[in-house]
Amino acid sequence: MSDLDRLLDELRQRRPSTRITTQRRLVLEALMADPARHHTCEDVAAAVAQHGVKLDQSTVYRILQWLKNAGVVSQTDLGSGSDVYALAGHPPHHHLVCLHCGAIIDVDDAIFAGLRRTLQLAYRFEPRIEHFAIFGMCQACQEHPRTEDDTFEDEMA
Amino acid sequence: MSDLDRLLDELRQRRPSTRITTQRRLVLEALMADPARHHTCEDVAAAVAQHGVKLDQSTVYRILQWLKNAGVVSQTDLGSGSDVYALAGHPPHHHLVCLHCGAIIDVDDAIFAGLRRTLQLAYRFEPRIEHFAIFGMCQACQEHPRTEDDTFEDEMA
DNA sequence: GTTGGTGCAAATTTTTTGCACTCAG
DNA sequence: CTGAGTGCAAAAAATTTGCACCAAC
Repeated sequence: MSDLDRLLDELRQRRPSTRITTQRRLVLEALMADPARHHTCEDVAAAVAQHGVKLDQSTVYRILQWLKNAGVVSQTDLGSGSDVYALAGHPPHHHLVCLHCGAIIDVDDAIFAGLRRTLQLAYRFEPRIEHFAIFGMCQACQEHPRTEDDTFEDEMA
Repeated sequence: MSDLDRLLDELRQRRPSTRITTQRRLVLEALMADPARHHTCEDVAAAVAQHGVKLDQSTVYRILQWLKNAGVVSQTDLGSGSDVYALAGHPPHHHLVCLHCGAIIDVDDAIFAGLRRTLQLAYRFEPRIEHFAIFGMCQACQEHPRTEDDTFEDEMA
């Protein structure tokens, strides 16, 4: 039994009324085909289309939402306009996004260990830090300063 | 000289071509009238309107963007649909947002001290953690579990 | 055969943009 | 005066929704 089928099985068991449709299987397949990538809704639709099946965008959104609620994928705003979805990895990974040049730097989940513990102990809050984006300024841009209001986002316009 | 004028003066000095318009003054006034609140763009427009002046939404957006780039206000997505803006406090404050009940819990900036240091030392990245939202599950919702996909956002629909 | 899921098209919502005009410096 | 900033209206972009139909169980 494949990873895909195992996962689908588990999702069924959690909620017996859940139906495993071709569409859901295809979306999961597309995500698992490139587990490390950030997929936009459009990406997923395109990947599935390459298999000869066209899914409606709304269907993709609905499936991604379902997977997110089930904890299978994470949804993150990296400042690119559309949210990105990624298979919830173990351990999770996160990103630093430079507000000036737009660089995206990968960071290890370990940096959140302390924060997670603090929130659990001091606030009894169970954070869902599965795929975070922290905005700021990267080393290169700190060394080549530009004006404060000359930001990455401004340039994209 | 008022706080408002002092701030406007500083903004002028940083970039001499900056013009201090009535609109900019009014927006800042509205923000400073309630420094602890989260203001949506709409809120700001409404507050200004109470002073008898009607600003276009696009103007408000442009001014808030300007203030954000200048580091005067922070922009945060608390999951409510529209972004909220707040005067950048010293020290900043942050929020825990419960994915189930929507509760918003205030947290002290101290919880980010370790993370900030790690990013600066290990990644030479200067994070802009001025007004963060961390999503997860609050204590009450942990104790009264509901199904996984029965989330706050679903209910808002 | 139920009813959960999908496709389609239209709506919604928030934010952005082009352009002529105005006013701060 | 001169260009930064504004108002207006229209566009843009991403996501959501209503509803008729389809297919998983």
